[in-house]
Amino acid sequence: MGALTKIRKADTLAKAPVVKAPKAKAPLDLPLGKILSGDCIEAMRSLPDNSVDLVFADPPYNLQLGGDLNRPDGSQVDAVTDEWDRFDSFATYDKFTREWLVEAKRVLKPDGALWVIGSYHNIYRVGAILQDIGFWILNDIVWRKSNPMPNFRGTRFTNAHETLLWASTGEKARYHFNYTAMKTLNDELQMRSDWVLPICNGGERLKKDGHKVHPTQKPEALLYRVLLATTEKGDVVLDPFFGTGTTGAVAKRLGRNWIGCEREDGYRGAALERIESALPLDESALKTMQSRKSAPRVAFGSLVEAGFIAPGTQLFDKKRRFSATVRADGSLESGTEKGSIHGVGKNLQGAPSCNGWTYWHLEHEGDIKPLDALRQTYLLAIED
Amino acid sequence: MGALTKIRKADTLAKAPVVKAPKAKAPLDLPLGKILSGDCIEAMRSLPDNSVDLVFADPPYNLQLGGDLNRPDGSQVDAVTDEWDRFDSFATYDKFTREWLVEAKRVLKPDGALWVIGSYHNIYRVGAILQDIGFWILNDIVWRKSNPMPNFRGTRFTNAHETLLWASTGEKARYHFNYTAMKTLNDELQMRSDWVLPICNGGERLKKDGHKVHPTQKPEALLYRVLLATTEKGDVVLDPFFGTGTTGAVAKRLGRNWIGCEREDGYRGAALERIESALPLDESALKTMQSRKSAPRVAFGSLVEAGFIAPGTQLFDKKRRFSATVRADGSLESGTEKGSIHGVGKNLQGAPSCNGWTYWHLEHEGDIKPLDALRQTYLLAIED
DNA sequence: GAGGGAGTTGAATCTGACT
DNA sequence: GAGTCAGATTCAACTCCCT
Repeated sequence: MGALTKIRKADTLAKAPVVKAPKAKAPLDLPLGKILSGDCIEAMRSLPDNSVDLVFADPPYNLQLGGDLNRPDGSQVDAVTDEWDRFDSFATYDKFTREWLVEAKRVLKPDGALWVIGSYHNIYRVGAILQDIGFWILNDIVWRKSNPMPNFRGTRFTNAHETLLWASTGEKARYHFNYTAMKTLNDELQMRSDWVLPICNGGERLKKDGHKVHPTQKPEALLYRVLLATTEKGDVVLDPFFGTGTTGAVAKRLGRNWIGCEREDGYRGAALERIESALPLDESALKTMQSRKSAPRVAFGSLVEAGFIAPGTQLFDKKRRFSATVRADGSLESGTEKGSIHGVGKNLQGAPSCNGWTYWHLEHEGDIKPLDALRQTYLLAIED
Repeated sequence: MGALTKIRKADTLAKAPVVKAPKAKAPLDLPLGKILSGDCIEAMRSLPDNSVDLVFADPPYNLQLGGDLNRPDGSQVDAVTDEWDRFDSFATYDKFTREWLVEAKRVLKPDGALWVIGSYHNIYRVGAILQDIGFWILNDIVWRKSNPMPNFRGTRFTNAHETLLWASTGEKARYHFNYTAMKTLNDELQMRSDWVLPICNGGERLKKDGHKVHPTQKPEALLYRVLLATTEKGDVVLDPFFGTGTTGAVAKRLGRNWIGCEREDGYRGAALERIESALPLDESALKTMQSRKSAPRVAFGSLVEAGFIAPGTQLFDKKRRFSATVRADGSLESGTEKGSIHGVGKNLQGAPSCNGWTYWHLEHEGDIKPLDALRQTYLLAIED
């Protein structure tokens, strides 16, 4: 019920009288609701100056992948190897980036704004270049994926997020931010710069003959939040890398106008079909918009890291049959047993399982208390 | 029982002789445990090439704060507001960034690594420049603050995170990642690229006369994770923007060597005092879960040779789809397939690769167990 | 129909020791 | 330095099939 309330309220806000002076109407010759074909830089050159309210761009990431990657079970990862993601060098990628960003700045109204999404492969180049051009970064937003692909080789941290940049057309430029709508969407707390959203799969993912139509389709929830936060009803949104049209579909649902650019015929066709069937906002599957808020999972290691419990501390069970020493990485050591608080408790007892949080205790000023008490203290400390 | 096996093994491995060649000792003339005064670029120039294992840098963030920035000639950058000068300011910041990054790359050992922390004001410039210099980004890490400062004016999203870049010295360069320690620290799940940690306050925050000593003191938990993940005991960690010495304090606790650079006398004094009172962890608490990768290799043939498995023994996969016979030289035979435990498993399945230790099983007193269990027994037997 | 188990999949810069 | 090959490595969410 919370979700429904939230969305209704956001809807109301979108319709509320706008405080600022009414905007100039979009020129009649803008190709609203059209996907321009060909190279996006050329296509954007066909648009007049100062004509769009928002640019949302999901450019190629320049992944620079090496050989094949197999999962531990032997299956192969379906990598992004499309021709459109291949660039000779950083210099080539930078030139391309600068050109489309310059066009984006030209077509944007002075009070318009830019969004770009990327990963560590490209976002630092994009960010530096847009600053060079004169865009003014308002926030960087982290999309924390609730279900990212793991790091199958155990060589790095799981790459569990992507980054969005939100920028105005200049340091002194005005821009639009629907503060109240965002606060409402976030249970009456200010919307933060980190957004937890699932990746796009399930029924939302476009498929043809069992295969995904586009390798990098973005979730509608992401665009929903972007458009709700930084556009008004009737605004014109331009997406230079339209792909399968997530931007267009969400724009239609939210009553925004859209223009797309897309080179690939296949993507254009899929996008038009998809947007055709998108329903303007009311009852359409809004529940997918909300990220589930669940109790934050706490790793025992976090408590060690945060200094709530020192490496070297002795733990024991309630009856003091066993004891164990905390190590630097949050593992326990007890005789020859080493491992997590749960695993060591389990093995020492010869039990099928063990909840280390309630099994292990520590002595504190003469008192004996379970680890779980410490976890509660930690949760209170990190609470927002 | 699986867990037990694994833990026993890790224990064994931790005690086993290290396979790789021991690292070169740090040159005797390195100023370990010292804070170099003056400009960090000059200070770094006094250090020899290829001498440190890790650089952790928390450079000045704010481009507008001229006071924090000096031109290479020592003159101070004025605070600037208009557009033309802003470009000048970016250029100056870029030059400064490039200079300290070039020095960092020079002093790093080839298998060393760099960490930089920043916000959207500077991190895109830092990221692009370090890529230009040849550093290879391994991950970007988002420090998700559990208690950020709200956006008081309601004009943007709450700026609730900072970004860290982790980079090796080049695309092909080797680097160190304590995968297993990170996984242990995160309750047996891979550590992700988004880290939820509180900001530095409470007793940890250095104060003098009721005022914070340093405006941007980083939490020790952040450095704890960085150092545990990417350094070994005894490694040399250089922090060119030492501030109040969080890096030094955590390095000392974790048994790493440190070198700092810091211009401000006040910070240097506070840092030295703080590090003096930091307590190193004792030997046993410092130990962490060892990755299997550093295990001494065992040839399957050794097990046959030592009588742990008899030639003629039948092996089969878990689903009993395939079986194979052990031959006297430690090879397997299955129909026309002959070869190593890995090769035969691979070819029978038509898989790209196969770990024979976990793929092949044998029957033992009614139980079915993988070859890997036998390997553990063997490892225990040959110990000492 | 509900629930369980097996199988599949997602923007991935994904090995290293030895010959 | 290139080639060879042992062998280490995955999480959440969805789909499909079977009780």
